[in-house]
Amino acid sequence: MTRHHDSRHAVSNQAVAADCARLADLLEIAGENPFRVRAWRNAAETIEGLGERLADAVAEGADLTAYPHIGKDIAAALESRVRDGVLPPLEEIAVRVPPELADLMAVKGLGPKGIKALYDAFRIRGLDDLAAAAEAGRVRELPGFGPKKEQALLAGIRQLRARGERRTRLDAAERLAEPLREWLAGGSGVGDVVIAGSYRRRKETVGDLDIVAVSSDGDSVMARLFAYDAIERTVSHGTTRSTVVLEGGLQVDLRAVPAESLGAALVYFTGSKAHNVVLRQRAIDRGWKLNEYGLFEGGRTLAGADEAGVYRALGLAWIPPELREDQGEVAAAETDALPALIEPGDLRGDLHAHTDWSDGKAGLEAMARAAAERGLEYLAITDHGPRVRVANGLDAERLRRQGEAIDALQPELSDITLLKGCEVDILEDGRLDLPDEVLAALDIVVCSIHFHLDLPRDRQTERVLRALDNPHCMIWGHPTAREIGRREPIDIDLERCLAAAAEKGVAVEINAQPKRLDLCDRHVRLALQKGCRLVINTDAHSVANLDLARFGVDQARRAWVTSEQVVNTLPLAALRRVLRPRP
DNA sequence: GCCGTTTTCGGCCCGACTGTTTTCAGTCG
Repeated sequence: MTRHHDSRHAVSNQAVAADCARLADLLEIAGENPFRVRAWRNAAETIEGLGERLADAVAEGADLTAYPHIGKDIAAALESRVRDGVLPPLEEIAVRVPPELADLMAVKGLGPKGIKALYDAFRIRGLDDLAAAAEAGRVRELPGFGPKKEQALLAGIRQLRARGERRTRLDAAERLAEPLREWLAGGSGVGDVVIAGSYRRRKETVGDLDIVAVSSDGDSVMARLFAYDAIERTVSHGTTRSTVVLEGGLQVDLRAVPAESLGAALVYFTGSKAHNVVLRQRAIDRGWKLNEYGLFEGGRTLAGADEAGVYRALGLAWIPPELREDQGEVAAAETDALPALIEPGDLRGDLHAHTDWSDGKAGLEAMARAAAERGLEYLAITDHGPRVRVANGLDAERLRRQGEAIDALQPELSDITLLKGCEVDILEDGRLDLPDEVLAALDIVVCSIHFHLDLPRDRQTERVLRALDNPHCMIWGHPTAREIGRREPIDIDLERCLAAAAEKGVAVEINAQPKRLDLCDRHVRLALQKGCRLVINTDAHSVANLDLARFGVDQARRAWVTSEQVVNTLPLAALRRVLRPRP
């Protein structure tokens, strides 16, 4: 036995995945077997995508080889990494290859071969070394390099220093992508224009935009792209493919395809990479070839024009883009066992919304009418409780008066029912910031954490378990309190808390605010495994925010959620039976 | 180093673009 397992100091999945990815980079720079390199990269992706914590799995003695792309060797290394903090193969390669060389892989235009050449010739180990050598004009002297490459590397370094590896939030990507899509579609001779890639899979952030445009004449589509006014610079340009960077730094890859290849191109460029590998393997198994132009048997085209046709030819039902992550969707498509994913129109109500009684922008009536206009049957008014003082949270007396205001307003609203609610704060010790008898008068009680986000795991877990145990707690709001790109999720035993929520019948929120998307897709899937009911809420702080529900639905779809698993798809009467105080 | 309806060995995705070449390697997606 090694040292006592202390969950508070357990290593994060991200940290382990980063080590695996670094090892893969170093192996590649060292010129090792490329398939061994890929094995470690696959392992890194597996770990990054796990719903549960690898450290917990190891502590429980789980068999890591049950995970995809984790075999005997990698499993042993991972156990060592979790228990002793050391990934043995990484230690071994570090003797031969300076570990910091892996950082150079992030420079656009520089790969393992280039890194090795630069190190062998000039002992270049990091960004600073590389920048100095390039500025001194020494890089161009190396075989395989030249003046243009040298300038490209300097540009790559500048870009890396300016932006890092930052990804763009889905809502921000939409605001950039939709105008561009319309511009391209307005070009002469341009047919369908589809934004593929992780954007189409509705990932919470995108690294770049992959756009597929139908045209018999690639050059005219590309000309249309280069005439767009928000382009910062051109990275590459060809007849079938061009790459530009938009103002603000988002990269766009545009592919022109003939109509007969649109389906295959969409499959190919929507990805994910892992999904494509499975499809391609399936084609190979049948003696066929799948690429972005179609599905081929020798010279004969089996499919290509439409996406469903490509899947059909491979013996599969069409797979919604949100599921294309190699998480079992191909097997499900083979047996027609894909879930009927929830759709935005399935939502009948919203159970988390703020008004100008606390920190919302709009009044009760404006919110109610806006929700009705959007076709909702019910809207829960859940302003903050008193603990969130900066948001002008409501104490018991103001909450009572708000209830009277709702009662007075309701008769004037024919199309929608307002529910009296509150977003109460889960205090540091797990109590709520309003007493039980106040909560007992409400239709909907959302319990959320807003403060003390950095409690150690054990205390954070106990805190939430206690809140979930309150008989008035109906919804666990933005459970991990993360904000994308800004704030990490709280450290908590999520599995245990989700199991408790399932047992108590507390609905777990998918907060649709694009900055939150909390729970995230992986955790939603974990919640389903634990048997939780879900609720998709906008947490609206304005009328316009009521339109954000679809972002929550996107993440639910990515987690294989059907409408039956989401309580706010229920008619109001049924909802009331499901969400109510417990005895 | 992983994987298995060609299963314990022999595979492992592949096409476009760039810059360097003078027929192609490296990188990217």
